[in-house]
Amino acid sequence: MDTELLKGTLSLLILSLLSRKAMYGYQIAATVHADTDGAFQWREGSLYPALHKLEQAKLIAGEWEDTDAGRKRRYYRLTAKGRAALTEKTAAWAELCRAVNRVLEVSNGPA
Amino acid sequence: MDTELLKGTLSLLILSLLSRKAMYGYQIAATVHADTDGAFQWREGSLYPALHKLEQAKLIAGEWEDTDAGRKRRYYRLTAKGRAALTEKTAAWAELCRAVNRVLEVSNGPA
DNA sequence: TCCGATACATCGAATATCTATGTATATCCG
DNA sequence: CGGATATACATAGATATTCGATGTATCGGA
Repeated sequence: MDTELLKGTLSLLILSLLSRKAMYGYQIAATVHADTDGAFQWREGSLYPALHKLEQAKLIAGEWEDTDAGRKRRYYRLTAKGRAALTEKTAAWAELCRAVNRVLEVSNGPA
Repeated sequence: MDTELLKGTLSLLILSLLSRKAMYGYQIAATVHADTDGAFQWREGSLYPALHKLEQAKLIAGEWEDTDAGRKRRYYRLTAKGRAALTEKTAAWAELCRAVNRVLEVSNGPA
């Protein structure tokens, strides 16, 4: 799939996933992969920097947690600011879809 | 509007617009701006390099034409290869929309 | 006559994502 | 018991796209 189109959807989807419940990085990647039947295959090199950036912007908040197995996980939850950003980004996404689809439809001949 | 989301849609929309008829750069920008009620506002600095890149990839073919006013325009038309790319990119776009919307819907609670 | 619209172009900057690589532990299988 | 795989995080460098600024030139209207 044309990876260029994916740009910008990463932060939107992370925020959306975290609106369900607090999750850690690896879990986020697995969830989006499952939810979209593999349409999204985020690499760690994309995901973790994105999480750090969202945390720096205070849209999400992370907290270390020890599992019983001694492995550390960093759980992220959505902040109030993040929830607002999610609303905004969702609206922008909807508008983008409408705009693009309008152009494609006009090109294909008005229904 | 969050400009990050726009990435990758530029070439898709250019190809789509040119599938209607041959157009020149300025006209492409004006058309997409009108068709989307201003949702897309491409700068010349984005559009012209994109056109050059598509031409280099032989997805579109350009030809200089003189207007009666002495101004030169470069008309671009879709090549066969470009038409194939358009089909491909349109499918990728549809899949992206489906995938993103699926995640958003699951987050908002299954209808 | 001057300004804005038309019409093209290029360069550098900003930004996001990918690839590759690294660390460490737990678990499964032979 | 040893090795491969999955879990779980992280960073650094490369790549690519788009934006902003700037430049050239012509034409029409105020």
